[in-house]
Amino acid sequence: MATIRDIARKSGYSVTTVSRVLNHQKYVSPAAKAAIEAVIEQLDYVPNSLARDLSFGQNKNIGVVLPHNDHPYFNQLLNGIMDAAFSSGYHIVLLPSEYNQTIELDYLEQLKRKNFTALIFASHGLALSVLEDYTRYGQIVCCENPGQHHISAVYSHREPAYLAAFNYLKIQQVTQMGLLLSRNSVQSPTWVAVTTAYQQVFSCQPDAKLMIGGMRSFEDGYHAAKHLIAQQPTLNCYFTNGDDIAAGVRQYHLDHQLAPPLLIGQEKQLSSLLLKIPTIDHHFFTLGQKAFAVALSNHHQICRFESEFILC
Amino acid sequence: MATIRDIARKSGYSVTTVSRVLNHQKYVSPAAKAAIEAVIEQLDYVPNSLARDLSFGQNKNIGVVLPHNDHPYFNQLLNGIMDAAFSSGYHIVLLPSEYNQTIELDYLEQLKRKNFTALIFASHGLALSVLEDYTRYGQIVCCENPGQHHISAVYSHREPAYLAAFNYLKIQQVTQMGLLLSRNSVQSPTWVAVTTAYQQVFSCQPDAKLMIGGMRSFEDGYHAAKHLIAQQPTLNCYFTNGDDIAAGVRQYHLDHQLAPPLLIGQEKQLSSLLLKIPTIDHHFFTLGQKAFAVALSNHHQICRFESEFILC
DNA sequence: ATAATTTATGAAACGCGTCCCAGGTCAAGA
DNA sequence: TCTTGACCTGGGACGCGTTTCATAAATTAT
Repeated sequence: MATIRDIARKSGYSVTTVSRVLNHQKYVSPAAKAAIEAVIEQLDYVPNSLARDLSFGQNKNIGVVLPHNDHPYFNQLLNGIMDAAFSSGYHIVLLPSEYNQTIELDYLEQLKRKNFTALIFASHGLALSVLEDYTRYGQIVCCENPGQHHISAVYSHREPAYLAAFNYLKIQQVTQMGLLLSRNSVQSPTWVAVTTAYQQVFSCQPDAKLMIGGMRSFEDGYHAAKHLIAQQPTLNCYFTNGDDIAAGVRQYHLDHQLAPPLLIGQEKQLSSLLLKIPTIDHHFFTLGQKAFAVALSNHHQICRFESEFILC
Repeated sequence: MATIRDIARKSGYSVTTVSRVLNHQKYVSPAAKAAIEAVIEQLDYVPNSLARDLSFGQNKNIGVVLPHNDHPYFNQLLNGIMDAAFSSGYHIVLLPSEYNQTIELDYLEQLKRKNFTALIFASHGLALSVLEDYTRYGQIVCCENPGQHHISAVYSHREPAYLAAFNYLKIQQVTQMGLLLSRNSVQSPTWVAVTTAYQQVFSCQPDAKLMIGGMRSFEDGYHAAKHLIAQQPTLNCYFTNGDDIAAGVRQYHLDHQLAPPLLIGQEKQLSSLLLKIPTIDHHFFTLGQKAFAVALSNHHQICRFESEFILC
């Protein structure tokens, strides 16, 4: 494997001049350029990225920390990020965390080791204050409201859409509903936003017995409906954290000759289109695009998008 | 940012000894180890990955070349790869290509530049002979039958499942069907496998007028049905390259009061479950896991999986 | 007691580009 | 004629771990 010094020796020019040719810099005579390029061609030389990265002090990798990849939220976000990264010269590195704090912390340590130029945090197992600590080692973009923390952020403003959805249900005379959310933690931003909106519309706390976390898939929705119906046979309305979850609920009702339930989905997936389930679009693709742009910029910025309630 | 030399100076030991401590090597006295670790702690030192990679001659990144990420094929494959890569110490780098040969070639060049340790090719815009040329720069795993080419491969054997699906349709007295495939090229492996199986079952070539390529989504299926029905109003059977595409076809029939069509989907997605569409499972998750394992091993190997026709 | 190992430790080279700075040429402006 | 400045080229330090090789002390084997 030829090195830049081989090219220099064989062409009769110095390493510096070869480097100038490689980087298309000024101050190289046409003769030198031609001679050097000929040798490069002849020796089939390409510069070593590892050496270049060390010299430059950083590589061109942007890490994306996300719990997993089988949820439309992450998928759409990732597609947006990839779209923005395409032909930027930067690479997207997938960093699954399963919400495991130790693993997420390890990714932050890798930022410190210069394994990445920047990190996009779509997961949030860690406290924001921890992320904040690591911003000195590289740009960190989180995908939720950073509050008082000095972290760049790109996130969707969910509350108005949640209010619109609950108001829609209120008009339908709904008195009780299942809440099928994805995160398990009561402190998670989603959980807080949902219960706050619920309280605002219905003037009371949602029934804790009808709230279930950890929902992700069609199957999860199906089982959740089964579980809830067992203890509340008249239940006929569900607010869910994803269209597929809602589809699962509907399927359970269908399979057991129950009246079609009133559903609210999220993510604007195919299933909401197929089954005419009202949904909430959080514009994750656009969010991902923006997240990448912020990751590359090296100043602090916060960008909020508005979620949208869609009554198809 | 402290370097290993800072640690050496401050601890009174040599760079070599510090390196030994960092890499948990033998031949370090307990005293030296303790002293050095104390200084490392004190200066908040972590080794620089870029320097380490240069010294080692390679990094720990595995590139995954795929056309895009919004198709279940790639999604499931990617999830399998990520699953296998998890806690392996290696990182998965997403390399979208849009089937663009120039871009794919660029990724191969990056392998040469040591930007990746290995590449998994889930896209196939390039000829296999080109991939073969680059295997000398690192392991390359392709996700299709490599034929005579000396390239490691992990792929699904689709023919038997296709035969089963066509036989199923034949028993249903089907005489004409739309073929909605995803690749545009007539030479693509999928296209060849489908037409071969068709011919074997029906003893004739599929009607070229009823074949459409470039199918990917629900919307694509919907529009394809519209297009085909316009020129063949009695058409009532479709073999598709994805459950969502089949779902789109079904929706078109529903919307226009046409008899429910006979459908074959692929990928075992949610829509096939919801709409009871017979599907073909190519076990992409397992495939992805294996692809990663092969990417890490540095000897040539070929691994074939059997696709499965599922009549739900 | 002597030879053969094993253990400890460090100087310096290596991997391979990038870049600062110094030195020299040549033409346009004062 | 003298300055000034753009143009061209190269030596060598730098970024930062890893690793080879040499040296010396401490054990173990013979």
